[in-house]
Amino acid sequence: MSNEKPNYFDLVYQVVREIPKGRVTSYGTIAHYLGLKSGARMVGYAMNAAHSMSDVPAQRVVNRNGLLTGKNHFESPTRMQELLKADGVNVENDRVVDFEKVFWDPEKELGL
DNA sequence: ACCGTGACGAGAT
DNA sequence: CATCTCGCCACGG
Repeated sequence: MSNEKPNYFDLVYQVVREIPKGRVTSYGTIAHYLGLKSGARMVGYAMNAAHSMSDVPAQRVVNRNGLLTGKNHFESPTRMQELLKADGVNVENDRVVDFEKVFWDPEKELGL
């Protein structure tokens, strides 16, 4: 009975889908929001599977440095930057410009 | 069933 | 300040 395994992948997708346009967040932030203090790797791994998801803007998820570490996993290494640019987020040298300004914290923005 | 790897992060040295 | 190591959960071989 109650063999409910926490499907972190699905949880990650739901949070990422809530990221407003023009904002970005980090893997660790999402992980921490889900209760995974150090499960940031899981979030990135989930993003890899997100390729089949059209409602999961993985380009809005970067590492804690604001670096587009996952750009290499997109259709094209420049795809992530282009998508962010289309969202109104400027990227320079594989890094989000004004990262702190466009940073989106679920615990804070969602009013927890 | 065991080991290694992975779109990360924080702490320790 | 830079570099290294461990932790986290899931999946592939």
